[in-house]
Amino acid sequence: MNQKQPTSRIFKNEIYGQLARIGKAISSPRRIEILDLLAQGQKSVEVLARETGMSIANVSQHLQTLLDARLVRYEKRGNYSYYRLADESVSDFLVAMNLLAENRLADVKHIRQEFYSKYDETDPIELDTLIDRIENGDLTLMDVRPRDEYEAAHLPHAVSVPIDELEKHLSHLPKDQEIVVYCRGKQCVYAVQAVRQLRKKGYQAYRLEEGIQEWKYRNRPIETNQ
Amino acid sequence: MNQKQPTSRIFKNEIYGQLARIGKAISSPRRIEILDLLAQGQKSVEVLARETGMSIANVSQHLQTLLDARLVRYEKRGNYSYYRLADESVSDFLVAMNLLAENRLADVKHIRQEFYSKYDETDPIELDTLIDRIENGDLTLMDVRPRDEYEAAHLPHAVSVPIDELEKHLSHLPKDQEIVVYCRGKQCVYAVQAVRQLRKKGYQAYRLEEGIQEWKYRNRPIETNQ
DNA sequence: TTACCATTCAATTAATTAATTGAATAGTTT
DNA sequence: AAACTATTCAATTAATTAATTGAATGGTAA
Repeated sequence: MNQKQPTSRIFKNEIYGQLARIGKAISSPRRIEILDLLAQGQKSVEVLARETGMSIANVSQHLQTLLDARLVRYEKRGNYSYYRLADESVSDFLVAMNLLAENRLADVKHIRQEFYSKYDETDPIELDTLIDRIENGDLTLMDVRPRDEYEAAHLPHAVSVPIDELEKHLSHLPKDQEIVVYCRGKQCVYAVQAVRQLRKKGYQAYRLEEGIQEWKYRNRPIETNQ
Repeated sequence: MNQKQPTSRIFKNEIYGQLARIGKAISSPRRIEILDLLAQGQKSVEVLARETGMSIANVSQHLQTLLDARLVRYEKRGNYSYYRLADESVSDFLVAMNLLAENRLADVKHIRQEFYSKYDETDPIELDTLIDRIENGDLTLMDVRPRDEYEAAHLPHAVSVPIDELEKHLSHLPKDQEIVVYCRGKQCVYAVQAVRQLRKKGYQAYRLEEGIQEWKYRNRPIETNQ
């Protein structure tokens, strides 16, 4: 029956239709992973494909969806399209979603715990408790993300040792102080792998669970080389 | 080709699969509307169906999806199932999504502006600027939501005049002070309708855009009659 | 016990979405 | 000009999702 809907019903349908654009954009695991990667800095389609294991065409399709939802933007330089998060509010929203998922979905905690326990990991530590010691030179804060991500933004006082260069540094690090390692955040495995390698060489190393995204979310200062 | 995936890829796929449960839950305009209603207090399936214009079976289907994503919970009392938001973090997340949508989607602002302009509305006002005047008895803060929502939680110093009872009150209100009206928030039309009716009778009435959800999100105190 | 009520379940249909594959496009290099 | 490169587009296929309809379930009232 084609009954006329009241203005308020039409208004609500339109508004909720718009809000659902955000929901649809993040209903795909693939697009959430892409967004998480972009939270660390701009990336090309090719780089996103390699990092996620998806085909280039598939990544491009997903990026079009994210563009349509206004969560990302891009600039072309030559053959390359460099994508980035549309603005900081997108990153904040991703952190909020992570917090909700951790809070509500037992599976999230379980999957993380099971994965990290394979590395015989102690619990991660929190940056707040360390900031004084880092400033005093008491310990080393190590960023093991790709260097371009470090250059884009990093935690204060962090040194950059990309995971694929760690091997070369294993004999050159100061042995007399603890090393705290971080990477892209809770969905990234670089830090846990780096801690394992460092401990194998006798260093006192620990994993920091937070990355720059969580840090920005809490309005803490970030350093950049740009 | 059935190539073995590294442990880290499996881990990421599992974690992002979990995060996508949240995204999928809110990818439907219908489910977002249901969540927004539940942010105002517990409701039965029948009430949700009436408020949203959906069939009871359809509401129930959507609620099962939200249950599966752990965003809602319910208790049965006799024939009735009373649904509510799983906890406060769900409400916070909904507010964050709203903020993001407003920030990113020009259509959201546009749809709201177009709708409210039909009511010849002035811009809404903010509670922060009013709190002193309300406490001094200078103006009246009026909650026009259904009374059970008011009882569940309301802004400090608010009086309850459900929209469908406003007609009866139109001759009894103090004429010498301004009236500030609020309802469920930015997706609700009760406040704008109430302001229109009040102005027609000569009252100085204004619409408050925020509701209890935004207020709680900013960690401001809420009153309850429960 | 029977009738009524609110809700959930199941089957169906239509619409939407995700990944793949190959073509098309636009910029760069030779 | 031709070849190469990164990316986007379009068509296809399979899977998933949303709404409807009617049956089933469990609690209450008569």
